[in-house]
Amino acid sequence: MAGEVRQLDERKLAVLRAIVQDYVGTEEPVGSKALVERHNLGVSPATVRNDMAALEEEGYIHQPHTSAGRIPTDKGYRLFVDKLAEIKPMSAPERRAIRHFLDGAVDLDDVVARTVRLLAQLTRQVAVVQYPSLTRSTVRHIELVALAPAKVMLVLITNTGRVEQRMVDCPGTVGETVLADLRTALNTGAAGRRLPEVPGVLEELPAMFEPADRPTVSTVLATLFETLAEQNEERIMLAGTANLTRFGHDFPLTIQPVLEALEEQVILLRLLGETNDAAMTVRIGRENAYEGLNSTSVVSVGYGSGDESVAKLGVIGPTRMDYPGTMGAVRAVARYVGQILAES
Amino acid sequence: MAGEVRQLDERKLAVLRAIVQDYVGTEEPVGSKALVERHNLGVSPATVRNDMAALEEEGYIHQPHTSAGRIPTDKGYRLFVDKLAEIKPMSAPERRAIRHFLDGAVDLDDVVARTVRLLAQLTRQVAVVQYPSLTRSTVRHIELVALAPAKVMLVLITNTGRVEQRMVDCPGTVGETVLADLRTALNTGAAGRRLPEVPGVLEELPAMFEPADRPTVSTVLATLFETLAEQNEERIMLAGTANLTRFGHDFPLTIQPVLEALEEQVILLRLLGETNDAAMTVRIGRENAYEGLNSTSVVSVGYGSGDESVAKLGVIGPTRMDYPGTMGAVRAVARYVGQILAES
DNA sequence: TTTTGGCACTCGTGTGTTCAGAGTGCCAAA
DNA sequence: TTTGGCACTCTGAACACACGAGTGCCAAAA
Repeated sequence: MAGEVRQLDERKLAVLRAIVQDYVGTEEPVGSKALVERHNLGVSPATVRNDMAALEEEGYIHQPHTSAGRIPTDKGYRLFVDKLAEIKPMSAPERRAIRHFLDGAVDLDDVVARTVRLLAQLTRQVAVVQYPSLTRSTVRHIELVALAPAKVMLVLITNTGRVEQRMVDCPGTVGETVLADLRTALNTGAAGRRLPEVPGVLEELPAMFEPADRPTVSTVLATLFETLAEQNEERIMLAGTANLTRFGHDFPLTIQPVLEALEEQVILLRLLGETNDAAMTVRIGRENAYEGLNSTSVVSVGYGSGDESVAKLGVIGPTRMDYPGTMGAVRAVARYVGQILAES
Repeated sequence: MAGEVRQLDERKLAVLRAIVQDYVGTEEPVGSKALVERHNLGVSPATVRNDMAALEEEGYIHQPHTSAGRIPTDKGYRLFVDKLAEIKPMSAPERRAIRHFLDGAVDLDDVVARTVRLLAQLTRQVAVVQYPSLTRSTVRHIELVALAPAKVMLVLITNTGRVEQRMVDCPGTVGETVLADLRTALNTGAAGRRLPEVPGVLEELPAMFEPADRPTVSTVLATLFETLAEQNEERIMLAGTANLTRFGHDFPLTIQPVLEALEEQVILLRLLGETNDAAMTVRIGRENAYEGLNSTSVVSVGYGSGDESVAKLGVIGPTRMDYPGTMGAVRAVARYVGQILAES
């Protein structure tokens, strides 16, 4: 079907573009007369009305009620984003401000915290930043510390400097020699490996210990594997929820499911998970799988040091948002965070 | 002045109590007639009206407009909380549910995460939990791990299960024996001590090593002390923001500053900081220093393993909240978290 | 075939009015 | 000190109504 846009000539597209722009600005249904006044379309309101009728026929816009102006539908925004708008580049001062703000960060936590705040401020919407993924990082060291006769603390250190610790309750008293052997074995086997590879490598480990010690070894291993797996279950940082108050008139109804979604890291992760690594992804309204976000749009993109993306970030706002500006901000921030990560 | 309550006899207090209870339930100004119907006060509406006039005179209640019912003022709630209400104990099933929910936690992060969610659910309000503070906890173990010839990772484990790690760049290559000696010395000296005491105890440590090793020892010590001192690492976890949507009619106006406050960890920390360690603290409306929270109340209390409090937790909700219930939930949760921490 | 002006029509919004009901304050009697 | 009665106040819901923005359609112009 080459016909997606078959009935829409250049001018109808211009009308749709104008409608989107006006509606995003005013938050009110836009009529034919206002449209020709604010944009110099060079035609009369009547002509615009005809075009609008066609656009409505095709499902790009709709009327809240007879005798009201038009509002873009999700499909209309989609066409706008895909064909009618260009990502708006940040101005030089803006770029400088971004750079300056992010440069002050002292560690990874700080980078993420600053990024998410910055993004929320720039877009005046809710910002979401995923911590850099650790699937690609490697094991630097595994440490075991006896805290009590049958209690061991497991510490996992990755090459990115991240440390994860877990308490392990062992089935019986753990001897110091066993612990030392196990520590050595773990490090010999796992050090330098990527996290997901480790379970495969250490699978046979219990068999190499005395039968009496095997339960302990297995327990520790199980906890280690769990910890490794949890690295995939990434963390997320959030900012700008107060911007939700600018959402609209039918306020509590819209905002509640959104707030609920924002509290569920799982939902946010799934949301970002749908992001196409390379390109910027825009999910508009009902395109979002989670129905609480059916009247919001999500603009997200991967970021990372070098050319491979290690995590994702994005913005959540009303479908009625300034797409070019938001996309510009998201892209710029992602780019700079990537640079910062590459430098450190 | 013994006269705070001088003009208020027993019945007037009962009327105030009834007003608070009804208003919290219905969210609507409560009138004299409804009051005698719902509570068996044994007097006529006219009498209640007289009492109400007195209560209003004293500033405990007020009328939104003539010919409307009464609403408690902050001062009214204060009196209610201080003199008229008892903390409502959790029911046995509730206690069991709390216990069960918290028992599933696997590590400190999980304990905090579960606690905050639980509290939000129980009170149907916004819950805030501060991570166990480093200042009051004690050292359980200090671990040193050689990562590279001149690079050591320092891991500090506290009795509350919190783990802090730092990279240490040493002035020269660090021998394994020195590291082992240092590890032993550190643990011997510091284990079981409160964090702020540790620097005093270990001050003389470098002198006990070979002159050649002293720079290394000093560097490690410096990093350790830094870590100990960094108590501004006070983190906070939040849940239940979606409950804000049940706030009231004049919605966006009230909710926005609250959302803003919730995003500022500094504000939240200050808020919890005002909590009286031992007893439960209730800040009502304008009693809150931060003016964005002027129409909310904060119920908070310290929690910890044993009898000393290591951190604080609480709930933020509208001044028109169920104080006895909320206080009961907060107290119960704090108690159980304390137990969990003591056990682990 | 497309554009345009004209025109009748629709419908939401804002304004003004009315009305019932809840609640009060005050007063005189119990 | 309490109570019943009464006049008064004020909100909020219901209703009517006019305004105006906006539409769809049609016939004429380009």
